[in-house]
Amino acid sequence: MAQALTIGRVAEATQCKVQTIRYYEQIGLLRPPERSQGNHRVYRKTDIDRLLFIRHARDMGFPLEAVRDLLSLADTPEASCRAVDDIARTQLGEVERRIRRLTALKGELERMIAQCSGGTVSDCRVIEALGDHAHCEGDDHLAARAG
Amino acid sequence: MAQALTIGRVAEATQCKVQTIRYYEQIGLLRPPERSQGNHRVYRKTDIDRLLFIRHARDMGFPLEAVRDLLSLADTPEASCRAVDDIARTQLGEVERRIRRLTALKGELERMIAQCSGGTVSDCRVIEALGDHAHCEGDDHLAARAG
DNA sequence: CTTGAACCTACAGTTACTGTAGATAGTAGG
DNA sequence: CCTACTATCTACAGTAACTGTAGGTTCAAG
Repeated sequence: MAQALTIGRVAEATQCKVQTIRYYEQIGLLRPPERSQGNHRVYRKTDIDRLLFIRHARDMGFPLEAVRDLLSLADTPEASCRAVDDIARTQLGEVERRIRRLTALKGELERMIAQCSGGTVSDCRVIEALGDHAHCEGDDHLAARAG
Repeated sequence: MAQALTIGRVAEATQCKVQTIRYYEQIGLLRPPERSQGNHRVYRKTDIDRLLFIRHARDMGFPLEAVRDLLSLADTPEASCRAVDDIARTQLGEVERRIRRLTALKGELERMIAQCSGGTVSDCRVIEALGDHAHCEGDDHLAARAG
């Protein structure tokens, strides 16, 4: 890799959009890089490494605030690993919660589709199911509404 | 159920926030209800049924645009059920995609957590894994980045 | 009547990007 | 050098689906 890259080249190298890179700088996840005489951003390897860390954490589903915390911890090698562990466990719990929710939804959708008569809307089991409040109120999915 | 309800009572009855009800009216999913002399919204059973349909569809994960389409179809009983079926199948596909993505993430998080040494950040496998680009580039999860 | 709750509209915030407009900088080819 | 095109800049707004807040009006109970 070359010693210094413009933002577009960094975007290519990291598969992260130019606008997103600027966004991360704006919200403080990335430090402002050096600038050329023409005011173009000039990224060094450490900048790019940091961006890749961010992207990797985002890909793992960590919300930006958690990424911020992880970066802070990564910048503090003598800090306890416990905080990192906590963040990761919180995220794992969230992922498991989402999987459960989606799996239940999958089952419902499959049932609705299997019952679809292929005729007209007036006979439609999907529409009927969506409009069926007795069923709806008997389920716990309303009460368990997720974000 | 009483013949007519104010928005707050509808919100209670449907577990849908007042602001969200107003939002749905603003974006055209709900029709503007009658108004009292004091300009308060007055909801009838048909209004509430429509809101419950919307909530149910949202709970199933249908995006608002799809909910709009489903409502339109529900208002057209002689229309073909095929369109409804298509919407539901699209949503099912999306749910399956998300489950697959989350399940892969779960596995990764579990591996990272299992390797956490419980010492300091400098020995931390979570931080190391997030900063590990050789590993990162060898995986397909970067390429398969979801929204 | 008073007081507090419910309701109203208008506008902005949330999360994580993403796009657009108008202007400047950089580069390659003639 | 000139031209043309691409890349980059900042500022601001849009996206999806809500959600909150402010300031004002209406309603209901004591």
